[in-house]
Amino acid sequence: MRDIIFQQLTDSQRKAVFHVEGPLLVIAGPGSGKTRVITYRIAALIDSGVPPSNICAITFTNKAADEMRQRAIALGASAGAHISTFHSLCVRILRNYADRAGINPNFSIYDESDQTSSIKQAIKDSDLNTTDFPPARMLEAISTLKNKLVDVEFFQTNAEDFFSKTLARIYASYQSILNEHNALDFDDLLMKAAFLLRDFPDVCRQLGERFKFLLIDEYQDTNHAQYVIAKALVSHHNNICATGDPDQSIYRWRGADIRNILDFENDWPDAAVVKLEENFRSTPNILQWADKLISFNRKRKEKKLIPTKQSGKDVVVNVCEDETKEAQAVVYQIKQLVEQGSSLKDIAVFYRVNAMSRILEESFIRNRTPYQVIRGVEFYGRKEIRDMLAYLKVLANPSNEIALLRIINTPARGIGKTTIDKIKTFASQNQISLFEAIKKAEHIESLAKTTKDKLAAFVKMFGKFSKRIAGKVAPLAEFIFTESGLAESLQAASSQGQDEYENVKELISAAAYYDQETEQPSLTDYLQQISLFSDVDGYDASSDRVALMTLHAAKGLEFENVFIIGVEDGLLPHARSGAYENDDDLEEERRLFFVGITRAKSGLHISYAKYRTLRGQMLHTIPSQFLFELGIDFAETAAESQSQPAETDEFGTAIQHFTGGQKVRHKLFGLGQVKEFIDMGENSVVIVKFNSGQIKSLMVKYANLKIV
DNA sequence: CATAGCCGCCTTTTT
DNA sequence: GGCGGCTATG
Repeated sequence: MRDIIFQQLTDSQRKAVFHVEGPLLVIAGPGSGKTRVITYRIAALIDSGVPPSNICAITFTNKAADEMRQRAIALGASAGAHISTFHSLCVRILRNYADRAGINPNFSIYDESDQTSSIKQAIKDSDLNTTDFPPARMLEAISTLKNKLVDVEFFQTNAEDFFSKTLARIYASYQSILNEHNALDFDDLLMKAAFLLRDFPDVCRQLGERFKFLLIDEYQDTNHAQYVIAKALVSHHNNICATGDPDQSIYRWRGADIRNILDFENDWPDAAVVKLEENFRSTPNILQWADKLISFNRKRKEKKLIPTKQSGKDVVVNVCEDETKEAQAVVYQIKQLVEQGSSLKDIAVFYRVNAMSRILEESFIRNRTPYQVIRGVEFYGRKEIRDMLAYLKVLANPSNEIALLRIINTPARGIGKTTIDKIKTFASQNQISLFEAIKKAEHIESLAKTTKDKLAAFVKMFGKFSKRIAGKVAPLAEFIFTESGLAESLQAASSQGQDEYENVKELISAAAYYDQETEQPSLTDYLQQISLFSDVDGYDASSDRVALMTLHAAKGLEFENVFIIGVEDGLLPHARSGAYENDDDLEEERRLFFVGITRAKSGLHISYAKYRTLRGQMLHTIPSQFLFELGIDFAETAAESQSQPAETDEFGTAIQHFTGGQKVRHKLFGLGQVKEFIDMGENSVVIVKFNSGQIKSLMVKYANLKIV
């Protein structure tokens, strides 16, 4: 049976599946059946006698891991292979070897908002202010250091200039806060695991023996820490299989280092390399666009996109008046697709930034078109969910101060700021955790008797919780929800409170699902798992709704019809991406667009708005330079977009001519000098070097340049 | 101590 | 336009 499936593979796919021993690099273009190859490879390994438990496959998201697990099981490859993300794997390793890693196995995983409050505290503790040292920037800098495996000690001893020395102080203080809280951030998970493997050869050997075959998907998006972990894990056998596509590397900002995949053959000189260039997903029409776009990237390995599908529909480019009209146009076209027999679940809309989903949602709601937004932290980011989880977090790890502060007076139980300040002082005076201090509240002189009673009640409540800490999570959560008064406070609130109440109930059902699916459910494990969950992981592909997501979230997915909106200068490439300062970032933005385009199987709709509201201001936009690269004829597309009749004033007026050297002013970019004027009648383009240093190609009819 | 209301800040992408 | 933090008031 499985042989029959294997026979359906192409020659190169088969090569990748059956090359079992030693290092293997699979360079796979979009839609080349890469995931399929990895899954079959797992099956082939098991067929050749490898016990499933000796296989470790690493995916980019938890969702991808789930899918791969299911596919492997469907193939008859028995469950038992370890399939997860790098982060999940590290959590497991760190928990198993907690004593060696020098951490407490009940550690909390700090998310972005936990990190933000910790860094703010760290900046304060270092006698600095958050204006000169913006928390987000500091976190980013620390994250970069951790991804490069630079720990506090190393950075401190090597910091030379003023900024580095200051950053070193903040870094040190931030780490000690996390330490006191028994917490790790996302980057710590990788860094600590990498150090564990580096510093303890016996642990490294044990894990190498446990995982005799390592498969890593989306290798182009691994960072240095992940690279070091991978290298250590296979150091005793070199059975590594990496798959990826340099053209789809879109996480540079998160530390992803494209050199990892480009240098694979240097790292493992005896590596076999298989290229998968056939595309089974998209029509040639779409692939032509993708190919043309990506060919503008100079730092890349040439790779073909060989279509296997029949020619299909033309790619549609829509020019809209503003973002509202653009959203309407999307829904309108979706309705047409549905009339032609498409189903909503086969349609997706991509955009560059999450904020762009709102206007779309309004349009979908008005038109009664079902949709789902896939957003970074949607569900777990809600206040009531965070409150509920904070109770569980404190229970699992009483040192988790951020969670404790969140719930100590939620719902209101008369423990206010003054009280908390007094407890904090007491805690630091006695070198104990906040929770310990609360337990000893009776010894705090300055507290009133009534306040002490309230604190004692709080401690007693947690005493009740801890009796039920072992075993399944859902019953415990249910118990806490009612006993803490959280349920009551939500029900007592307005109708909005009802929604919130239902959300917590949903969380509890999700926990019940966890209890059911997990062999040995435990509170610690549950909390650590969901900390690594994002909304993409929750994406429900089976419900018949249009999927709305960022271009980043679209990675690894495919849809019959794809809409990419807001393809404008400043949005794609994004103004804050660095694309206007350096080519590397520009190329990454181009790859991001490439990823979006190559998600489409048969229908691709690209649009931009001539005007867009930014921070409350309606601004004139410029089409993305990527559209110019694709050679789009804007006059034609404008005429084709019937939903928005063309404005006469734009087409009626004569196109202004420019000559090199002229000084001009642009609404957005300010003053600049004309470098070149390309006369194409109505579609004339003027290339301007602005005083900011940016060089732009602008459509004369849209740019509204003033000669000064 | 709780709450409401206001001000000023930022606003790319995410495991 | 949205959110966190601060202040004034009950």
